[in-house]
Amino acid sequence: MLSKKTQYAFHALIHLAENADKGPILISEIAQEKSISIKFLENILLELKNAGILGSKKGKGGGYYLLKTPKEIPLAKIIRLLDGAIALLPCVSLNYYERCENCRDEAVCGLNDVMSKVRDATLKILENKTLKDILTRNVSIL
Amino acid sequence: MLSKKTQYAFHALIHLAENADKGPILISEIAQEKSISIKFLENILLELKNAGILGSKKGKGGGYYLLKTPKEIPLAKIIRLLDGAIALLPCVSLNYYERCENCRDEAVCGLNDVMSKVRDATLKILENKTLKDILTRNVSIL
DNA sequence: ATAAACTCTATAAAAAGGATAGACTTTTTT
DNA sequence: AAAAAAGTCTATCCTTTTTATAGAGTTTAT
Repeated sequence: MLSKKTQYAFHALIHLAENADKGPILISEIAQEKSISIKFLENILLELKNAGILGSKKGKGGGYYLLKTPKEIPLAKIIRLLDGAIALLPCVSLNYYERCENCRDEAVCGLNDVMSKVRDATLKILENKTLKDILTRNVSIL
Repeated sequence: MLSKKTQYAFHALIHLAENADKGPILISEIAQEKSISIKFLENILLELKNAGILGSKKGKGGGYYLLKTPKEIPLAKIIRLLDGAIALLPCVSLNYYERCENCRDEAVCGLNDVMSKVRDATLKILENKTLKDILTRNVSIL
């Protein structure tokens, strides 16, 4: 299950993308629109900024805005940034790998094998679907 | 990421399956073999017993044993039992569904759509692979 | 009767998740 | 230059979940 942090990040990014034409967006606007604690959202947007996904402008008329087009932001990237590993086990994680104690040889571990398949199937979707893909259907009904 | 509980459950079940011919297996044996705290493992085995996956025998000569053949135990069942939902979002979970606030209509939510696809891809593997499948490769090298 | 072994309830320590406060910095406007 | 608006950043706190432990109770074989 994705953490609240990641879920909130998705909602915030969707709002930013759908209002990209309006210049910098206030944290408070996103917080209100999506029912997220404003201070908690601050932390999340800051992480997204430090990762180079968002930019911010201080002072009056400031706020947050996307630094990339929605199409350039894969969902997997957001999840990894805020939640860490996408894989179900540390020993099959590509980005947060940890060796498995009690496992003589991961190459012949059946659990490792199955979980690698799950990881591949998941990543095939999450690395190819982008912020743009989770906007499409929303936008079409507006 | 799967919890330690689920990870330990897999290891314990593997041990039980690979030693099924030896009658009831002691908790302490599994704990030692797999480097798991004996008391923590107790809880896990009890949950598996209450779910009808394991049986136990008290008293001298007692221990735990599988009530089903490894082939009859899908990995998804173990995960759901100890970890809960397999899906990444509550609003796409089949067994632990929760409605999404802030979502006017889940049927047209792009996030819901993508996460449903991830769930389907994951379940396709985890509901068809069983305890037997994570033994195969282990056993073949013994 | 006794020792071996699982059962069960309670509790506690540690980690993660979620939320808040407040001082600080930057920018715009006047 | 000063004031106000707005975001930045660090520290702290509370709650929940996860992980782990303790110990008394019950069952069974011998």
